[in-house]
Amino acid sequence: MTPEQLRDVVRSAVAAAVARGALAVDVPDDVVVERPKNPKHGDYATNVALRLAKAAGRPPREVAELIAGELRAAEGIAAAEVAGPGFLNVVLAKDALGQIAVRVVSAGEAYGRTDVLAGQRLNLEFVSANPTGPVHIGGTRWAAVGDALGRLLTASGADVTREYYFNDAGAQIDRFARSLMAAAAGQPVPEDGYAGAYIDDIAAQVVAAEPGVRELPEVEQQERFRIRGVDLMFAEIKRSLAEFGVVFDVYFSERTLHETGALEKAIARLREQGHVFEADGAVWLRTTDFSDDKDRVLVKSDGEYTYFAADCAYYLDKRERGFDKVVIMLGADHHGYIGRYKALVAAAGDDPDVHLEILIGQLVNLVRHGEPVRMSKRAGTVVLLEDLVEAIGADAARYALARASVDQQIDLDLDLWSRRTNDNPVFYVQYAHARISSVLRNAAELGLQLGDPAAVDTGALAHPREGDLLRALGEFPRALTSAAELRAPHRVARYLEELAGTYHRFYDSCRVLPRGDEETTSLHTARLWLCAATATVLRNGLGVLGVHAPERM
RNA sequence: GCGCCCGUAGCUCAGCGGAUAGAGCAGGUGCCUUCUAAGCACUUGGCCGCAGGUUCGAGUCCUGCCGGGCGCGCCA
Repeated sequence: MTPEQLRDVVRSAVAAAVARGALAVDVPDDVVVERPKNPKHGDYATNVALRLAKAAGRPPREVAELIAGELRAAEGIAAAEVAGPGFLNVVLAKDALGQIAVRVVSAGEAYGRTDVLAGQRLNLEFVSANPTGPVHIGGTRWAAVGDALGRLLTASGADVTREYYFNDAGAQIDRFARSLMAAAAGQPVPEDGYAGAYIDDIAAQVVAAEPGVRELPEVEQQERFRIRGVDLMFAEIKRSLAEFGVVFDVYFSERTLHETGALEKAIARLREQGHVFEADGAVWLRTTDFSDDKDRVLVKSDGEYTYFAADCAYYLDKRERGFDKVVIMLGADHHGYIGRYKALVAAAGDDPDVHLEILIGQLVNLVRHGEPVRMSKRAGTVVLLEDLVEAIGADAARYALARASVDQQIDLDLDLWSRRTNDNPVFYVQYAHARISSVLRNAAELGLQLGDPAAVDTGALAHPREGDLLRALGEFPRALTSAAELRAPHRVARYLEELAGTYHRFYDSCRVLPRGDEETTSLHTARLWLCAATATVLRNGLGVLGVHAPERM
């Protein structure tokens, strides 16, 4: 019996008490069944009586006792005790608990998937680094977290589109194009330009592709360098992201907003809503009407559109494409955007609390040999996605970035994460999977098979460590749904670390395979199911994080 | 000055209002003739930054303060 099934049993017990007139309350549909920290408190505990006591007008313990009576009569429940202020501690029948293993293996890849977010169309925007340079460490955090969140939301039933917005218009791109041009001509980096080996590299590629480009008049030449340069840079970005295991459904170009007249349309719409005004030769959006701390310029006095104007058009475009909710992941250095973004959503007539969600992630610092790695664009010591992957590998990089809460700054210790020892969490988890794979290989060699799921002697799994492992496996779907709802992929990593530890402890005290000439018993087979189930959950969980589950290490 | 994030064991950090606050590392002591010791067991270690408040119950929610990080352009 999984916790979800138990929750239904508890709800039925409350309903039964109500039906026979013992309790006068509405049957709640959000019954909480949790795994108590203290093993003496049974397999599962519920606070349902504490919640209902007030409505029932009776002491919590009395309510709990009523429900306990109903529970004891239910199938699969070995004991139900009232404890503390009115908790209900439930012990499952051994075979009912053991059925979790069978359920997990049968569900396979689908175990953990739910439909809690079914029907939601979400647009998930992350990374969105401009094609003026390679993806740096901050963008890499979002690549890892955003991709994991995308997988998580999908696993919870949401219809997710992963989107990468790139700025291929405006001053930054002009600087990029001028930098390429200067590099091709062997001139120094222009003021506010981009420097670095990649600039020389791309410049050379542009010249190779268009041998006559340097003879063109300056304006035309810059245009050629811009077009080809952006293409090359963006191809490079896509390639490194793909190697990192991150692929987007949509790569959205800002330039297209300019070219299709979407900006004018967006401003017209905002004007219709009465939030646009002119001042000092510029066109403004009155975002202060929606509690932004200052109004924002849409069209500068020189006639150029601001980046914010494109944001408005882009938001409206997403909504027109049918998304219920626009989720944007930004670095902490952009948290100042929240106010104006919410205001634009409100100004467009939408509800910022419903249609918009901005996730802010704190910055990443790297530590090597106990010293912070200083990063400076000017000094060329920016750490890139590729550098990180080269230093610690894609699996460790993704895991390290995804296992921390986004609210927490990360001091990523390169020495720790490149170590192949147990203080490196990703190895701890992966090792558990490799270890199980080895057991399963050995089982196959012995001719030991899982066999008929209906014939598994799940009642044989009576060892405390087996119970611990079964309960941990039963938690997986809830670990995923809560992580999805809280937009917190790091919870999946933490869950996996706990599961891995629980397995290692089980492995240490429960021999799985028969030794030597020992005969195969139903306990061996039941434990083999438990191993297969654990491997399934580790694979599914690591899959959510985009990290490999190796069969050998 | 205003806004956002953080403050939990020596270190790095978990902790969706629940019972005696956890993990890994670091320190100490043990466990491999048979399934991966990249593992396991035991052990040391806490004013959950401080002060109030909300309630059956606060590390968790609210207010104020202290300390650290980041941000407050007709830049992108």
